[in-house]
Amino acid sequence: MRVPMKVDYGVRALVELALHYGQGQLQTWEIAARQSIPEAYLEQLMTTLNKVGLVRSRRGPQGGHILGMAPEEINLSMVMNILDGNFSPLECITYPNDCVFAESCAQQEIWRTVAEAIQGVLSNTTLADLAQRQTKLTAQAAR
Amino acid sequence: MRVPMKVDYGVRALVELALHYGQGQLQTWEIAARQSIPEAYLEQLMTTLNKVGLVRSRRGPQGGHILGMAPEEINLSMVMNILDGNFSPLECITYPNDCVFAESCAQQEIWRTVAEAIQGVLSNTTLADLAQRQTKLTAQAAR
DNA sequence: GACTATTCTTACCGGCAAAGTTGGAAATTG
DNA sequence: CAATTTCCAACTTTGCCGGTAAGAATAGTC
Repeated sequence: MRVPMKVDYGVRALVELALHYGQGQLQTWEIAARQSIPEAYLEQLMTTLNKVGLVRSRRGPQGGHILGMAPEEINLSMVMNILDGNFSPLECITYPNDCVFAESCAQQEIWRTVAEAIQGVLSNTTLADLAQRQTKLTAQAAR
Repeated sequence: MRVPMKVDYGVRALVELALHYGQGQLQTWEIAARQSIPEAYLEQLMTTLNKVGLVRSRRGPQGGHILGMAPEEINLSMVMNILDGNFSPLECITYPNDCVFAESCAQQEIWRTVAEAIQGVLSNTTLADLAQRQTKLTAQAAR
């Protein structure tokens, strides 16, 4: 049960933007370099993040990306939902009709609960949290 | 973030065994038929479940599988761990050394929390719970 | 002891989605 | 207009997951 790289990359990129919040644009290559994410790949992610409004992007020289809203307003559940799409752990949760046993399936509830648990954790964590923790950690590491 | 079929199959097979607990063996083909799981595939799962002790299997005529312990003692976290193997959502949780940023990575904690949340839900549900719920549901469906 | 039924073991396969690449089109700036 | 950067779409690659196949081991039965 893995978190797809997209999400990992996405979160890291967004944290990077959060750390830079209020200080202008960051360009894809910068983020990619700092987080060692394949640049071309990250580019795709950035545009989907832009399309949804989590990020605001500008092209051309001095272009780049900034957060679309305050770091406190963006939580990881959003990111997950956008970049991973199908959130639920099993087909039959999203499409109960596809399962013959749907009506009398004891497991359904559990997987649903699992999904909620995940979403719970993620929606409780904002980019602000992560950014703050990040600065602490790098400060520690520097010492 | 999907639950692999293995796990779904495994749980369903085990519930089937739980429903049959104390009434002798169940053979792979029976379980496969009732839950419409590809038989050959299920066979593999059963043997790994056997190897770990969740199931006790006997070959030869009148062979088959029974639960290795009481339904109350088997929870879904066990099943998940056995059949999914790598439980944690991201490489860097299982192998922190493989990640350059490990020491100053703000996200690690979250993915760990997510893993714990999942494990929490799963370890709170036993086969007994599921079996009981199952009988209720089928009774309802019959009406 | 031969026969049969069942699990065990191993090796293989196909498909599909995820990760990543490439090339070019659209903006934006100076 | 030239340079820079994002955007877009199509393509390639790779790994793994779900499933298949076939034979070996084991356990009962007559």
